[in-house]
Amino acid sequence: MHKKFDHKEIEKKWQEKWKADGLYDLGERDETKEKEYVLVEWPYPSGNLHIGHWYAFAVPDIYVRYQRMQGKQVLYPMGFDAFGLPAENAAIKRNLNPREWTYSNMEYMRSQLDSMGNAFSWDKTTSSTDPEYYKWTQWMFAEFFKNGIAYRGEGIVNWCPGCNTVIANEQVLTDGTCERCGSTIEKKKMPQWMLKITNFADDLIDGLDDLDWPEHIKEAQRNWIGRSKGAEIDFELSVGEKVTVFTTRPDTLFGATYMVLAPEHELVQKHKDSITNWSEVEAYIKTSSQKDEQDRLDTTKEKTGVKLEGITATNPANGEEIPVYIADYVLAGYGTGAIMAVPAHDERDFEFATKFGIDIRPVIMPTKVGGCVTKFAQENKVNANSDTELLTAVQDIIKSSQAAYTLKGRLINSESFDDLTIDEAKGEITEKVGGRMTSTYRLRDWSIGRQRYWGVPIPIVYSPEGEAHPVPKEHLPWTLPEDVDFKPTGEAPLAKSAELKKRTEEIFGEGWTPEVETMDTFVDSSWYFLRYIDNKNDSELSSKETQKTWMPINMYFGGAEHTTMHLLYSRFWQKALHRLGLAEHAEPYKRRANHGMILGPDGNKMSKSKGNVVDPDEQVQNVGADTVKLYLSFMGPYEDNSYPWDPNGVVGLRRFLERVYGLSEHFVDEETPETTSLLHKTIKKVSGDIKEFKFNTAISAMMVFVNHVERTGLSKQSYGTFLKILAPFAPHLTEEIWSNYHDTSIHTERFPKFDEELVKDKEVTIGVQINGKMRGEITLSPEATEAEALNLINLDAKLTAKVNEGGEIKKVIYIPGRILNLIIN
RNA sequence: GCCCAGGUGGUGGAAUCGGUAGACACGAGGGACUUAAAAUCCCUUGCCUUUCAAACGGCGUGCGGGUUCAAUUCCCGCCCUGGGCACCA
Repeated sequence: MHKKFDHKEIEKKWQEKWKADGLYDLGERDETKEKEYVLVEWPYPSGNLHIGHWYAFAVPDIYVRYQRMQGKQVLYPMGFDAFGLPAENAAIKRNLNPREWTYSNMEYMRSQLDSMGNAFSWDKTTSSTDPEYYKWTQWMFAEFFKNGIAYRGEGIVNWCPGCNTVIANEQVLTDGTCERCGSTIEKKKMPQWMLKITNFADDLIDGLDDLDWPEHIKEAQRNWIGRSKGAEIDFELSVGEKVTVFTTRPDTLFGATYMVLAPEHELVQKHKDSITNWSEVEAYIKTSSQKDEQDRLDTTKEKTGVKLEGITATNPANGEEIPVYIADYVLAGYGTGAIMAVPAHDERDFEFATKFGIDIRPVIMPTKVGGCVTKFAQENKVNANSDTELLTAVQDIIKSSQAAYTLKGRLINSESFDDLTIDEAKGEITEKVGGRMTSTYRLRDWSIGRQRYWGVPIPIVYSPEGEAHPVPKEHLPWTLPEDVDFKPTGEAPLAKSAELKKRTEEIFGEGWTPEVETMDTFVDSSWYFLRYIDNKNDSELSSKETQKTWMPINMYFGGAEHTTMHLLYSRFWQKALHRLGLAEHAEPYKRRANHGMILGPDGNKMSKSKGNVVDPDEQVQNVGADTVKLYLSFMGPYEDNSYPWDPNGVVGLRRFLERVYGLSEHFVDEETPETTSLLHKTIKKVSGDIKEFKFNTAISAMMVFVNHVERTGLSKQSYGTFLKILAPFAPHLTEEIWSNYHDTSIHTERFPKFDEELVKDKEVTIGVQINGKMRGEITLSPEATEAEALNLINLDAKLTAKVNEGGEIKKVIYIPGRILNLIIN
């Protein structure tokens, strides 16, 4: 029987009570309890809570409440990542100050967050825009600067020649033009503040080994860092200059028949007087600057390039003179921005050499039939009757330069190195030509300077001689000036602040000037978890003692879109702090789960233009916070997948809660043993599923229990136990029912334990197969013997008939408690 | 293009140390209650053939192969969808 309840009244009542009692505030450390730090990615205060926020914060709250009910002291903090571009855009549009817009958004969102009824530790909140927060962001930057982790370098940016300014990727349209003025965007090298994340590349790879993260996230990070081992080798140019190339295949050096520089390589501009076809070269450089990297690396697109007439290089292995090209498949930012090209053994070089008619010289040859030869033969559609024939056919293809051979073999055409394996040759050839074995990474240093207003000012001032100095600690926070017109003009907004200029001169002296760039907001979110734990500390960013207590984070929930950027940046930040002795731990997050997103009812990403946006406030008004939370948890497993919102689906969960509410009408003095057993099975299933974030099957198990007891009845005591396992999922309603029988909060109760004996099945029904096809079923003890099982077949007329039809039983496969398969004939 | 993930009824999903595919929920159909509707309760519901109905049988987890007594699950080759690709956060 359903029993209606007034969710508005119930939810309001308990939210107020919990707040008044400070039920979820963390308070002082309680040493008698184990600590648990559960973190969710802090939101950007866009002004309105999205259903995605509910998914991100209300569903992990189940896990949080479960941990509390295990008797742990749980920290579940919430704050705001409040700097960023949208505030500036909104401010320009509405003619407001970004600060007003941001702070009113935060206030409104706080009230919306309260409506979730989550167990947030609000006494530990912080915001990236709080001067007491960014004071420490600046202080760490200054420390990084002093220790060489932050430096002034060259970064590649989107330059809009129309607006005369740097623009964000987001503002570049798909056709490569500026969303504001329509000009074609160019890639441009500019001086930038950078962080030396590449110095930590090996640590970032190695650190993954000890983390309890899903393997696919680790794999994505490893690939993002992209370590390749190889060698740097110097080539002499005819203009009297050395070029260093990076190669993973120094063993193929004798086959290098040309070299390629990235169009942006500094030596191209430097020696333009020696290049006789300069106008052609210059035009090519311009075209490349308008392509994005994905285009340049697209292996399906035809390779382009231009020969540098008038310049040649010398192959250091054999002294041969080889041509030099520029081509945009070589990137300035990767390796050394220059490659030696070995068309016989590299797909891209092969394609390029074929197009430009450059020599292709094989230097690696397979000598016996194995995986490599077979694979190459398959790819090149070689058929042969014997191994010898196959090998000869493959060798002929390589000798006649019909395809690039990128696999294993032994060296040929390489003078004294002939006959070495490629692994032996790598070191020996590198040594002979004076090269160095090294690693290079796909990962690039992190460019953090932004020509924007609404961010953390980079705490650097320049002496009259132009030397950069960090702003000393006593002048932090180095506040964001207010007297700034932040409308885009092409100049960094802070450059227009008279106050900032005056402040700098007053403190440092005449002629001193301030840095006018602000920081990338990824910086703000790289350390917020350290501030939460010690959010009122005014002498340190986060004390070592507090870190010892609360770090590392036990569980970090967040979006899949953060896998390679935020998650890697913050790991880097932690490692940098650790190296400087400011962080206790080398890794911030012990365990991680990625969640997907909630799509519109039409299966598309929610967006205003598609009109498929689900408003959580409206849903909460209609069915209540508990129902919305339950529905979001019921849609599917929490990790990885995205789900469309089904407006009908939500009512099923509301019905479930009403049935739970009405269960008191089914009380019996003595419940059946089956009911008790089912309750214990449910406890087991729910606790196991919560730990693995399978909230959907946990809820389904509770539904099965409710369906059962509506028929059989249950004891008052079992009802209480059931309410406790439901409490993390539906905190308001369970508290309401609980309060009818108790004076204390259900949320201070311990999560029920199950009795192993009561969970065991005495009988199971298993399938019976004949020749692997399902033909019936038998019910027996999970410990029954094969003879007992076969006896049951004899007692079953239908199955016996089927068996006799086939003749003699040849083989019996019996897995107790699982399957019986009879093989006949 | 590259990296990561996913593809199961009308829908969301369940079942993976290989062992009865479709738990649970939505929707749909039928019935009860009602003057009526809503709400609630009961029954049916993967598809196909046959049938008054069922039984029996066949097919079925994106596509094509393979391994196995047995494959949604393992292996190989494809197709499609989603996320990320460094200045959105």
